[in-house]
Amino acid sequence: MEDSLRERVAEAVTGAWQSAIAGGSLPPLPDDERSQVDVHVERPAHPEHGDFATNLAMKLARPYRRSPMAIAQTLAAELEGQIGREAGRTQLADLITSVEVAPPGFLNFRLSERALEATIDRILSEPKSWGRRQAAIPQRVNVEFVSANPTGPLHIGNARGAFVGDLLARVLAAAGHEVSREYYFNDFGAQVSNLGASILALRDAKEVPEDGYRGSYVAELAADLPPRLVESAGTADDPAVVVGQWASERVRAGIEASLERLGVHFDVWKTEGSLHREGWVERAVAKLREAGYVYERDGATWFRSTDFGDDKDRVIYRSNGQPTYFAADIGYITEKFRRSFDHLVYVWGADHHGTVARVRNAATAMGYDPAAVEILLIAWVRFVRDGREISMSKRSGEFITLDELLDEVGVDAARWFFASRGHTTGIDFDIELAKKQSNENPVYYVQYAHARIASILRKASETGLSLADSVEGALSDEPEAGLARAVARLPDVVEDAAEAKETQGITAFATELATTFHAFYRDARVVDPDEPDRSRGRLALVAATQVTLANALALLGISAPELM
RNA sequence: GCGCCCGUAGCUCAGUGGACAGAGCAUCUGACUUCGGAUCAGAUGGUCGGGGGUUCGAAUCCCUCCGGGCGCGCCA
Repeated sequence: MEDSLRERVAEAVTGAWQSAIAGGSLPPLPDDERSQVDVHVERPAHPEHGDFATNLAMKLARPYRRSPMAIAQTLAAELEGQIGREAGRTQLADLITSVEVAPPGFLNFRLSERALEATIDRILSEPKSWGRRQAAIPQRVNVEFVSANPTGPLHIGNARGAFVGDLLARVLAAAGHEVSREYYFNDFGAQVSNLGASILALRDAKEVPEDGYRGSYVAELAADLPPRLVESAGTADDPAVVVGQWASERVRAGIEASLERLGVHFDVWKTEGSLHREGWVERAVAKLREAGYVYERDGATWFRSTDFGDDKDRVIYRSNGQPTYFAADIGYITEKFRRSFDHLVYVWGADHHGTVARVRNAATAMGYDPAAVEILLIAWVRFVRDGREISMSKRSGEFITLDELLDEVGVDAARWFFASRGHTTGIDFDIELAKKQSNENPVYYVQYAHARIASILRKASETGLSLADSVEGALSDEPEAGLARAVARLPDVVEDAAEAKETQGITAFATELATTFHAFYRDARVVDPDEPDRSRGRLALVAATQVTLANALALLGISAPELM
C-alpha cells in the first residue's frame, strides 16, 4: 500500500473527476486543456480546513466555464457517493471520512481513523523504510559537489556546498533514486605546481612565490617532505610538480577525512587529468566539431556557445594548445552520461554562475537533454565572529578550516543550520552566536523529543508494559489523533524535498513533530500501570513518533540520541 | 554598463499561485511535589524593499525603481 496518504487522496480526486466525466455530470475536456490541469493536493494552512485540500475545482473553472463552487459540488458528490457505497469495506472509506466544499471552491478532506491506524501500524512493522519513497520514474543521479582543488584543507567557505550536496544526495536517495556522489578535482595544473613550489621555498627558507600558498599547513607539508622524494624531485624536470603532486595527495586525503567527519562520503573521486588521459575531452570536442559547433580563431579552438544564447563563444583549447577548464567540463559530461546516469546535478558556488550557460549549452550541442544537466548555485555564507566578518583566502593562509568549525559548533548543529535554509539565499553564520545559542538550537529540541521517547520506552519496559500489536481503536480521541496525523506526513515531506531540491521542509517538519509530541506528552500520560490497555496503545503511537523523528534526522545526517 | 541571485517580525530565516503571512531566537507573563523543565501555555512584534500590472485569487508571476551580493578571462 502507498505510504503517502496525500498521494492516495490525489488518486481519489483524479478518479472522481474521471468518473464525473464518465457519468456525464462533467463534460470531457480536450486533451490539450486537460494536460494543463494537474491534480494538486496539499495540506491546508489551517487545521479547521481538514487534513488535505485540493484546488482542482478552481483550476477547472476556466476550461469548463462553470463556477468553481459548482464543480466542487459535483466532485464532492462523486466522492461522497463512493464513500457511501464502499462504507465498511473499501479503500476510499478507509481513507477519508468527509468531503467539504469551501468557498471559493476548495475541496477539504478529513482522514479516517482507519487510515491513521494503518499508518502507525505500518511504521512499527517496518520502521526502516518509513519515509522512503518509490519514485514514479527512478533515475540514476550523479551529484557532484565540493570539488575543491587539493591545494589546502577545506575551509568553512566549503562547508555549505558540502552539506547541501550531501543533503541533496540523501534526499534523492530517499525519494527512490539511485545516487552517486562525486568529487571532482584538478591534480595536475598550475595550482598544484604552485603548491609544490611554495613547499620547496619554505623548506629552503626562501620567499614563497607571488602566487604561492602560505598558511601553516604548507609549513607542515614542508616539514614532512620525505627525503627520497626530495632526491627524486631534484633530478626531475620540474621539482615543484613532483612535490606538488605528493602534497596534493596528502591534502586530498586530509580533505576526505574532514568530509567523513562531517558525515559526507563520496563514491567517486574523479580527476581532471584522467578525463584528458582517457580521451574523454578529445572525443567530446570531436562530437561538438561534428555537430558544427567548433571553430578555430586566433590560434585557439572555440565552442560556438552563442548559438545557444550565450553572450560570447568559449575557448576550448588555448592558442598555446593547452585545454581550458571548460574543455574538461565538456569531456566530463560525456563521461558521466556514458556511465548511464539519467540526471547530473552540479552543486557550485554562486561565483560560478557565469559558467552555467556554457556547460549546459555544450551538453545541448552534444545532443543531451539540457534538463538532465542541473546546476545548483549555492549562495555565499558570511562567516561572522562577534559581528565581524571573517575573511578567507587560501593563498594568504588566513582561513578557518572546516575542522575548526566543527570543534567549535558541532556537526549536528552545523548540519541543521544549513539544512534549514534555502541554498539560494545568502546567509550569515555567526560562530559565537551558534555556540552561545547551542542550547536553544532547534536541533536539540528535536533530539530531546527523541531522547524523551526513548526514556518513556525504557520506563515502560521497567514497568512491564509493552507496545500494542496494533493501534486499532487507540487513535479515536485527541491528543492521539493529532500526533498520528503529524507523524503520517513524513513521506510527503520527503517527496516535496526531493522535488524542490531543498531540505528546509524536513527541518520544519521535524520541529513541528517535536512540538506536537511535547504537547502530547503534557496532555497524555503514556506509562500508566492503572490503565494498561490505553498505555499500550499510546506506547505504540509514541514509538512510531520516535521512528519518524529518527528517520527525519537520519535524512539530514543528524544523530538521534537515546540519552542527552 | 550588462547578466544572475537576494530583499518577509528587533535578529536569523521558512513560506515561490490559493482560504486570516509562519518558525526559532530575543522581550514580557504564567505552569505540573506522577513518564526527562534541553519542557509546556500565553503575550508583544509585519506598508512581505517602493510603485505599477496580470489573475477569481499575488509575499509568490510580469514591468519598473531602490538597496545588497556575485559574475562578466585563451584563470580555475
